[in-house]
Amino acid sequence: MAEDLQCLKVIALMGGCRGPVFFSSQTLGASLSTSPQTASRRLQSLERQMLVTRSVGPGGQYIAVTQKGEDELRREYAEYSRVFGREGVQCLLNGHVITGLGEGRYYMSLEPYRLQFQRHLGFAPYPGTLNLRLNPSSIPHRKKLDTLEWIPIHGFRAEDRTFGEARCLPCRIGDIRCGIVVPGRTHYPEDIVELVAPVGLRAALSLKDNDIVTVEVDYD
Amino acid sequence: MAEDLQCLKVIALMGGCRGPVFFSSQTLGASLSTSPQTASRRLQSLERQMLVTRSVGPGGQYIAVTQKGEDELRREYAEYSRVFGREGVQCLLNGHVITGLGEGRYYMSLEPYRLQFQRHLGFAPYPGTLNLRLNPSSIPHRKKLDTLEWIPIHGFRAEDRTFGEARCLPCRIGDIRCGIVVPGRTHYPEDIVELVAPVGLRAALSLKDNDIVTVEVDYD
DNA sequence: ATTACTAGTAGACGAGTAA
DNA sequence: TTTACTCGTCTACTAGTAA
Repeated sequence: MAEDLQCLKVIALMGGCRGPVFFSSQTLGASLSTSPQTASRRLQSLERQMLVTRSVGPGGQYIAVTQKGEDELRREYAEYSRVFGREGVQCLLNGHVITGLGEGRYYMSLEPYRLQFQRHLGFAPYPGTLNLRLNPSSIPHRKKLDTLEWIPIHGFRAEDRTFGEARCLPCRIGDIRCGIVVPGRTHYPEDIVELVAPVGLRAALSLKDNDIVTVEVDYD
Repeated sequence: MAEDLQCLKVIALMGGCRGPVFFSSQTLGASLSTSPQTASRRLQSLERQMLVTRSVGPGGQYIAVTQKGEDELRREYAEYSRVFGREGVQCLLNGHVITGLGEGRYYMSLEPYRLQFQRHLGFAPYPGTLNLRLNPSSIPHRKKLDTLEWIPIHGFRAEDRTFGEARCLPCRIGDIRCGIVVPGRTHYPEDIVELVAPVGLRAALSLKDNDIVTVEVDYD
């Protein structure tokens, strides 16, 4: 419900995403321009939806936004970002080369995937991916990218197996055009980035494990 | 009203900020998970609030978000940005040195202003500002900065005159800590940036008019 | 197909009250 | 002071209908 989301946003503005914040229904009502009763009902509603956790004490209550609540807010933020934010995003992700599980090589060899990458990225993907572990300071930048418009890569069925969907974001390493690929809807480690490119990046850039790489995303 | 804002956002997502978009109440209702009747009433409500302009035709209507509507959405976007956006904003503004009106030098010599800059930026401002005209490609980045939390610089009265308020955003040129200063509430040219610093930037960096300067804003 | 009205209903609101 | 209940009102919804 829209009103609940507004309320959740106000709590987040008070710092509710970083830890419990203390306030009364009256205070919240003032921020929302409603009565304390309505503010109180909103908090109960948010708790029922598991968007916040509450601990009612004397003179007010401690409220913290849950992970589910934060996800909800980030979804909303991403929508606004699609309206305004796409101009002027500029990101440098720093990380070091790690050895992946070799799945990338397999998936990139499958025609249905190859064709989709070819069509949307403008190049045929090299059969293999480069895996990076991001520098911790790059993780916020990585999160920010989720608000951009990713290219959807659709799954398919073949030989009695289903191959999952994924999403892809165009980027660069120096002058080489690449794409960040994130598989499926499963939770993916936030510090890992998997890259497709028209060439074998390890060979082209003479990379070995632990070498530092900078990935550039410009979106303007 | 929260519901109206949600509706406005959906219209913006369809491209309503860039020009009129054509759709029916049913389509809109589907996006909002409401009946066509409610969607229709929402549109009437938005029109009454002058947040959109409408032109009803056969089989649907053309809707465009007005400037007032876009301002409303940007306000909301800025609030979400204050929750999430402050992590991982990284901006490089490129521009060339121009000669200002010399007002900066005067204002920076006034004690009430000087003290506020000193307190919030951590340095005493050099009496004088450096004016840059931004490269057009930097203007989107400049706009993005408006969603961050600026330091408010308060106005004051002295000698029968009022001195206006301003806002300031910490930044860097290389290793020199600076601040972007934007005066008052008046509309300021979007391609001009005025900088305060602890030193005279022209002298310190041997700058003359038309020299290229890169201003860095990191906010994490 | 639309938009926009009317009618009936369901749900949300604020006031009052108890703990 | 708080929170959270009940109660009466009123707004906002969906369904149906006309243009």
